[in-house]
Amino acid sequence: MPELPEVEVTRRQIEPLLLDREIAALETTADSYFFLTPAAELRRALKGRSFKALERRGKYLVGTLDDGWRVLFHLGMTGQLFSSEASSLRLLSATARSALAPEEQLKFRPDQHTHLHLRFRDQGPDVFFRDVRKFGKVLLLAPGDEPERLARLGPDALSVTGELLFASTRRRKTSIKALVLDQSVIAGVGNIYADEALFLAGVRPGRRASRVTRHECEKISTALRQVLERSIETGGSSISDFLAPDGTDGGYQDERRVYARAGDACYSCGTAIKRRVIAQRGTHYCPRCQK
DNA sequence: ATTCCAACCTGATAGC
DNA sequence: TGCTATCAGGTTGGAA
Repeated sequence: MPELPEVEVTRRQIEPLLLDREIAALETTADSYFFLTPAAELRRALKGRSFKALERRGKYLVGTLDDGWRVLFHLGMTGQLFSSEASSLRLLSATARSALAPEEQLKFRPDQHTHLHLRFRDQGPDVFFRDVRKFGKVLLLAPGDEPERLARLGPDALSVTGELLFASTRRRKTSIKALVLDQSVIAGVGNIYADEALFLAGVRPGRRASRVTRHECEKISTALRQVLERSIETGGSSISDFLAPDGTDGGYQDERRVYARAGDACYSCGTAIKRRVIAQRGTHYCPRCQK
């Protein structure tokens, strides 16, 4: 599930594949929940253009075209942005893969879940956006257009300070976990890294935000930076669907301390990790280490 | 203003 | 074996 590190890893790998390459054609699936801009409009807008920048805003990617229009991407839950050079064997499930002829297993062929397929004038590697569940999004932006969904994002999780977090916890009745997941408070944190950071900070995810101290907010913001930066270094977490654009797995799932470890022993104290639903999300914590 | 919850979508898996 | 129910979670939008 792509959160800030997975989106950043994607950005770093896809950016060089997009910049200054003239788009010969964009192929798409039919209009659906995925397309915030009608597919035909998107095809027209991209043809003949090239990208001049690809930036990350929280979990969003924003590509700027050479004519000043921009394209907003969100990977949702199962979105994958990758190159035709990817070792794409692993893009498909084992069952889907076994249905393919051996030569088809080696090279990725766009399937019904491949909503965007970019071809370039230079005939180099293609770029695909595949998303099984269509929680991902693509949106075309006219020059100067700042959509609500970007405008309401809080500061990026990599630059958040304890001070800022503390300020936004005041008088909030909700849980600290819900607050950390709120993209208008901090942009980029999702379920995995929220649990991991709260573990490192020693704070129970269900604690009422208004009862978290200034010092604990410092620890949470430090922990957030630590887990996010470390995850980017290791290529992100490949717990369910994430695959880097080059087709490789991330490495951070091997460094998880609590996420999806319910019943297993805490690495610090040996107590069994608990799982319960907090902020409408499966939440994992150590009942002994986190107060 | 804040919080909660259903809806969006599909594949994997647990249970019968 | 095969079918059905349940779960996963990012974001939005509407209800409480």
